[in-house]
Amino acid sequence: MSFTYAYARPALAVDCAVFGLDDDLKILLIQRDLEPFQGKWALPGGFVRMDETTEQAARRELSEETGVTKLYLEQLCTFSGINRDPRERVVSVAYYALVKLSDHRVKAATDAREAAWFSLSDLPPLAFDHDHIVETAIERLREKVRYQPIGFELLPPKFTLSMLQNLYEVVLEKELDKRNFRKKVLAMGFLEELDEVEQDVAHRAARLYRFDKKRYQELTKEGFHFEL
Amino acid sequence: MSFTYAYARPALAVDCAVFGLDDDLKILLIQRDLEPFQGKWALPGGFVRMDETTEQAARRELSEETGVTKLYLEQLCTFSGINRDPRERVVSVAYYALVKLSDHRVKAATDAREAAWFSLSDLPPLAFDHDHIVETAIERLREKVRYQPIGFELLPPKFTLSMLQNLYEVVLEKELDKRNFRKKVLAMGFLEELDEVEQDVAHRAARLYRFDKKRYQELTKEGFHFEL
DNA sequence: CCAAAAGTGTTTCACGTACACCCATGC
DNA sequence: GCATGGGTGTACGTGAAACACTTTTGG
Repeated sequence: MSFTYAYARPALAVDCAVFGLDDDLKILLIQRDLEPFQGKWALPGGFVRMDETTEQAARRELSEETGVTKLYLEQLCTFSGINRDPRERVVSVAYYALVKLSDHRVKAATDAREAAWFSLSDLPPLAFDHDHIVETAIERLREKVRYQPIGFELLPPKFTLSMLQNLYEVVLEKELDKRNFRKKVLAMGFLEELDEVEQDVAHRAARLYRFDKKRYQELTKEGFHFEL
Repeated sequence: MSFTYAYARPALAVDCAVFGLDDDLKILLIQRDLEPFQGKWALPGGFVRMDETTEQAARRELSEETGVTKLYLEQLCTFSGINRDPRERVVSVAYYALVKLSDHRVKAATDAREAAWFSLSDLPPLAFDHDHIVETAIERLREKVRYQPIGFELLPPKFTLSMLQNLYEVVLEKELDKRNFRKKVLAMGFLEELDEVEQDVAHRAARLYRFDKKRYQELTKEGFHFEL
């Protein structure tokens, strides 16, 4: 079966920059099993089908290639460089995603295709223009994390304030003052203090908190503006 | 001539939301001369050719359809709804653009195709999902104008502080205090005070200023962060 | 001389920032 | 008892916000 059109069309693909947090910031890559760039690491992605939106395609490819399903997904940018794919013209809609690494540590490693988490500070050379996509995704993450509470998508549902602070320090590449940080995020009023502390630590256990999304949305309606 | 592929491909288009300022915020629309939506107003745009990037396509279509050439152009979002075009599947990369209306007032009106500026508060119903694209573009403009000095793209090269203030009031839909506004923008240090005043006004003429882009870039390198 | 917009300073309050010590726990 | 991170308060300075009158110009 084949498809014929009156004018030439680029192929349409999606690529996903999936971030996870685990001491430092990590990104999910797959090893290509086909030419071009066979054996090289690349962003998970693939071609868009005729019965799905690009976002649906991104979710499907992520699920197929890496087993990652529950995630925060947002469109990043469309890359349309004429020779970005050596085979033929491929335009790619890039997405960036945030996942709770705790949910996905195992899956990614046991999938048929080789998928693995890489520290951003230690990336292998990537296929296609994926270095460029990753760079754009990091920039976007850094901007967005400052004025939208998306950082919580990288943490487990219950977290300590130190984990939260560490997240911002890693993403923003900047040390923060502990007292001021706690004062500020608690004053925002959408962190629910739980009656639990972390387990199995070799020092005083820290209190756990939860991000109260409903409360955040209420506050936003009342004119509150998140910023860190 | 025709083109055949092993898998079906959506057509790839671009659409542009071009903003101009003139008392209130305006957007540039063209009247469609072909089906579907013949006679309806729509965003300027068209199909992407195989030898051009989506940005190049956007600039080409704008030039062809509206005569607008010098502009600030940035990718907005890609719209991939399955039935957004009734003929067949078309994925569209949307751009938003800012122009100095003074440069383009005439051109748009005299072009062969009907092109015209519409107040955002008084838009006709638009073809395709263009209402949705316009909404997204406005949201983006409102966010971006607050932390990037892109507002100057809407003003003539020489402008008064009142014009600048009016711009922000219109875009942010919020009144600003004159003294505080002036104090703040002048303190930023990238407005060059000219030895000129505006002409032909029926009251005291205001001093003209210019946006010193080089100075802005220097300040940015030194860690300065624009915000209004 | 009147209408219309330009231009100009001060006070107040909130928030960001800097900073150091004691506490609880596991080993 | 010691090492490790958890948890807490205050003082200071900067910057945002509120606010009203005089000046200039053209008609």
